[in-house]
Amino acid sequence: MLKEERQAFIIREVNLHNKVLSSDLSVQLNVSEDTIRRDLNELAESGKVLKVYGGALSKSFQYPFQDNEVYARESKKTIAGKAITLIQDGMTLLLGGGTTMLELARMIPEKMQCTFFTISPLVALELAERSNDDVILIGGKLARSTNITIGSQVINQLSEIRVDLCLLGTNSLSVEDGVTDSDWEVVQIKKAMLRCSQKTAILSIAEKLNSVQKMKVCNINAIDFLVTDLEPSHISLTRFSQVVKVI
Amino acid sequence: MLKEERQAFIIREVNLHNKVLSSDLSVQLNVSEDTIRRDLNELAESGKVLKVYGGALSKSFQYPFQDNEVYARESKKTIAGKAITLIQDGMTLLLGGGTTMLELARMIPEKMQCTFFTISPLVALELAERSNDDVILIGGKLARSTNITIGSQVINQLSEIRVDLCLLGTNSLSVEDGVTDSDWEVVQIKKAMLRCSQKTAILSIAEKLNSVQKMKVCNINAIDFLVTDLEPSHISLTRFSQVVKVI
DNA sequence: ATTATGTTTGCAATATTTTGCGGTTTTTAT
DNA sequence: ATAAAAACCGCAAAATATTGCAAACATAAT
Repeated sequence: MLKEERQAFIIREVNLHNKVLSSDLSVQLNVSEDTIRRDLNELAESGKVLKVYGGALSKSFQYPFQDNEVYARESKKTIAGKAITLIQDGMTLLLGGGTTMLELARMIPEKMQCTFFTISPLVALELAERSNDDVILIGGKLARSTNITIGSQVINQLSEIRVDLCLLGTNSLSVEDGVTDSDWEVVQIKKAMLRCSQKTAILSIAEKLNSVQKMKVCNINAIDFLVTDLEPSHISLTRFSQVVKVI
Repeated sequence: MLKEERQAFIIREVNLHNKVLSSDLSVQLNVSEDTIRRDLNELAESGKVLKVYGGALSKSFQYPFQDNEVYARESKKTIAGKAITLIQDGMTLLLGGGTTMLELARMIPEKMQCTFFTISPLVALELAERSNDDVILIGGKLARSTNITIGSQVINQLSEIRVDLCLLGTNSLSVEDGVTDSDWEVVQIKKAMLRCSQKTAILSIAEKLNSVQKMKVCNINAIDFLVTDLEPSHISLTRFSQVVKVI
């Protein structure tokens, strides 16, 4: 049997069954596992399959990261980079949704050993792609506009967990009115997220500071960390610095 | 025998079997392997065949799918189109994961009024994009390989719902062994999905029919509909037709 | 018929590719 | 932590390719 035949068979098998074990292929094709591994390496090299420990996965199952432009992406990356310093090995985390959180998920180091809870399918997929730790997606009704799960199921599930740190994006933040939002459902979720977290960090681009929306999530002093794209010493953060640790 | 004759024979052979071995041709044509190799080189030079180590392949032999493409996407679209006819306004549905289900989600008409449950974040996002109905994502641990939620939380949540129809992709299906899969966790999820569904449809490209994997989900007669990319009257479906409604 | 010329073929020597194996390291699971 | 599974590395054997060369062959012109 020609090498190309064998590799074609492997590709078919992978795409048909989503995953293959080197040991199975070795038996089916009657060659050594080394040969299979070499094949898988070649196929992975040329992007035909995704090699994993013990075998390979179909690429079509992997989450396709689309790169549509994001507003103020660089600022958000800065924020994400800072927020990651709050994360340590062994922690249990709860992540919200939004583009900033997505950037953060993309920046999580492979080596990090954490348990991630999140209400955002996109964040969950991104995390799962990168780390091999537990990623638990909290299910519920999917909010069309924000792509996060909402509703009483989410509240229920949140009430049953306890995490070390909650990372939350926000729409508006001010010293006087704290964290505010415009969507009643989202407010309920955020309140529940705060309730189950030991510590909370708010991630927000500087533009959103000092804006206020109709519904209130919490006071500013319920927040432990504020992560923005500005230097902590920046003039526009001085008033926040008095009530919350600014990073 | 003339060189031209010989090469014509080789081309016929290649097109017939999609591959040839130099050693075989050498015997069949009663010339040395060197001559065969020279022939193959010439034919490859003029683009008639694809030369590889040990022989040659038909030019039409390429890997079973293009880069960055989903394997057998057209077949999957066909299946999705048929499966949609099973869906009616007002129904409550439970969808699995996989590329076929993703195609289906993309084809759901805007005006369809249904409630969708799903264990696949990608399917959920796609559904939420298209319909204004309720899309409920069942949360749990995210399985890295398949991008569906798994684990006891999922089972628990599934035990609390009751849907009209469950649409399930599958890895393997045969009359004798029913629906089988290679992943223990996935099998548990599928079983739970079947339990909470009035009716069940299996979506599978014809290639997967009559293949068997190590773990069993259910017997074939636990299935109500089988949706493939073939005509229901197709010869390879006759045995299935006797136990399940084939679409 | 013979010679000259160019092509084709087989052979031998030499490279290259592929494959399996033993030993070691890394990863995973317990 | 520890043991098992899998991956990696280098090596050697086998299979296949390549190259140069000479013999065989065909063809056409003398």
